[in-house]
Amino acid sequence: MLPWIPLLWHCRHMSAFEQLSARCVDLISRAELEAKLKENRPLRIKYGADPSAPDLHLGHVVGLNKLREFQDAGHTVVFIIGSFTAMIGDPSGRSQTRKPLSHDQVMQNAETYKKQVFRILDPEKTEVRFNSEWLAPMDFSEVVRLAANVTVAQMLAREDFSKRYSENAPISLVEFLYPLIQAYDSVMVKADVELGGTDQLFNLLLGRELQKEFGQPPQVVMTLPLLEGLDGVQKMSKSLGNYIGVTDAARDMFGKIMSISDELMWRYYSLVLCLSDAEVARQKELHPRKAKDELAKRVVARFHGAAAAGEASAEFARVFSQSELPNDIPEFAIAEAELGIVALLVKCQLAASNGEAKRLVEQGAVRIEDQRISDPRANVAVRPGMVVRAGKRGFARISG
RNA sequence: GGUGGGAUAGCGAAGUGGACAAACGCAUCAGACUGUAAAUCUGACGGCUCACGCCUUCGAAGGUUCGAAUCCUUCUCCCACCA
Repeated sequence: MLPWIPLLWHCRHMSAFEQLSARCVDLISRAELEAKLKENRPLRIKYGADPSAPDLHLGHVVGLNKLREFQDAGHTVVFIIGSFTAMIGDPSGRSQTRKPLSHDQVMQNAETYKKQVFRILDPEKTEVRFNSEWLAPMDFSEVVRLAANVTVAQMLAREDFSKRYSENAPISLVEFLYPLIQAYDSVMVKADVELGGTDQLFNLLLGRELQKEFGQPPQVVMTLPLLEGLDGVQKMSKSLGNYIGVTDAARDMFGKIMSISDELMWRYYSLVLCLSDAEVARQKELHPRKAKDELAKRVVARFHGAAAAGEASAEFARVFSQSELPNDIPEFAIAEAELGIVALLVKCQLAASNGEAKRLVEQGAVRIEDQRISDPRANVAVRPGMVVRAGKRGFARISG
């Protein structure tokens, strides 16, 4: 594991409050947070994680960064793993990927999760809790009593619900229960602050309501922007496949960052690297290519170290700017001495079918030893060490 | 329990007897250009075949028809509304 690189570059002349509230979208309420900070005790900062998709991506990093800032200011992060909810599954129509997980799977995912989370959080100041700890033993009457705290009208206040309701789209009863469960978690861990994405605002607020019902001081709610994924439009998520995972190989991570739009890179500077607006403005003065290279290097450095970041940058420049060969190319043994180009592409796994291979050839994407092949009927003499390229990213070498 | 609606390629969504391997959009891939795997423009986008062409696909199974994504029957799943 790599040592944490503290986010010191922007906190020198700020008050604790200013620093901790930076970049957030909603803060409910400002006065409450200020008051809590003045109490001069470690606050309990709650953050909920869904263990059904254990791979952390840069979208999660936005929240984790903020949590780390709280830790650096002396506060405790209560990291809740939604083990109970994950074992039930999510019935909301769209995400069919969320199937109920077994206990073993959840525990396994949780371990993976923790390992990744501690690349950013300080383990010393983190309390990891599983919500099945208090949810599993509840009997049905307790559940009913819990549900009695909330009305349907309150639930329909959530935009997502009211929208679907008015459109006659399905809303599962269980979906009403999830915010309630999350809110109850806040009660159980006595959260002072809960952090989440802007899409969590309703759920986080419900935590306040429920805490009041249970005679606790309501948690401060803080929401952070949702980071857009590779497509630049939708929020980064695993199921949309537009994510950059924190465990992605340095080269992939670098490449993915280079592929985001110029527009989006400032968001990444701000949300992933926590640069202040002034610092982002300074980056904007650079040539966009340079600015993006620097962004990619800094992000990769954070997860793989500076050396790997430098290498990734150099490799990217070599392969895509100079269009030279990458360092390691997958090798394939070919028995035939001569082979049709289409068959060769398929054998080297550069094309999934003959049709695709033919298309690539016809579109001028295929080169052998820098010789473009544009006739799909061409035969190729197979020599060991020969490099076959398909497009900008497809490489294969014939093994000797 | 009743009524109505729906299931189409990776996703969204047209198509209501033939010209449907199936419009369009998104995603993807390629090319040009570049500053880069940005942006923009162009093209491709089920499988097999050099090709004429052939084969598989519109929830499932049967049927009608020269011909079915389209019509009929049964079934499975989903949704809404009224109780």
